[in-house]
Amino acid sequence: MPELPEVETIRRDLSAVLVGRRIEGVTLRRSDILRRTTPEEAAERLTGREVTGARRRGKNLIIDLSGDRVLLVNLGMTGQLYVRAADAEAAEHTHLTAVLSDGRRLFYRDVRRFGHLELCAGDELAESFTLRNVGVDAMSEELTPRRLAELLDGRTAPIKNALLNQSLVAGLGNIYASEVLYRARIDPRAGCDELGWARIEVLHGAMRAVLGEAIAAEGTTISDYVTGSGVPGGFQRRLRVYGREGEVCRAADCEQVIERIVQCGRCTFLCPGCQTR
DNA sequence: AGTAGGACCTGGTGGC
DNA sequence: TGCCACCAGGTCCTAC
Repeated sequence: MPELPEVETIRRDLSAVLVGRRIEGVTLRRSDILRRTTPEEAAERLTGREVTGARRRGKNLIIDLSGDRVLLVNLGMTGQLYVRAADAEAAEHTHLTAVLSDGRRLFYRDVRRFGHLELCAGDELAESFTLRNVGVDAMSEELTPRRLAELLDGRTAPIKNALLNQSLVAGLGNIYASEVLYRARIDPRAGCDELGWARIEVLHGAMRAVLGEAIAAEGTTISDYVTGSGVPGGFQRRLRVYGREGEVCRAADCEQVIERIVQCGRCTFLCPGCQTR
């Protein structure tokens, strides 16, 4: 489940090995992973280009290429993007392999195929399939507590659902939404319109803190996620509520048991003692 | 416009 | 042991 910290880790790893390298050749094994891009366009717009940068917006990777072209990557649930040595074989479910100018290989692999790739021109980013509905990045300086309050204003949906809505704040998925609300001591069922200004400020701070710590730990590996160098993250050891149903809350003065509820068809974990409406 | 729910996809798991 | 229903979840689409 690559959420913001996982994608940021992949971005940093890939930035170090990809920038300045040229893509010598591309093998596409499945074309249904492409959006608004034909297989011919994919090969033509990648081959011979130099990687000039790697950016991120929410859970999306933006790989800048020479000639004002951009490769957009959304990893969905099980997507992986990593660089291996020249002699590395493509693992099962590898949908695209790119040979780099230093001989190494970039692999795009996705077991469940919820992810996708898109190629577009640099000035088409805002209208691209991948980014057209993506809101302000959760770690961006633009996301002030005031901006967050404006985004939540007038909404009746539970705060957990709003945090998962990428068109509002981009970057949180099911794991970090639960973790952030626990840190902010807010019940995930609380309506956006029930939160006062003070709690929104706390929520904003919790979002920065949890995501920042998760980035420092190189993300959370539950099953499929690997960093850009192909190794697991470390934040799974630091999760406070996600996946801890039935276990005792880790807060010092709390003896409550973590609960699991279903919201919007997704499981949510919370501490009934620490989190309130 | 905001909200809710189904669909997509595959591997792992638990039950019988 | 084998089979199968079920679950996980990011995001798009459709319907209200």
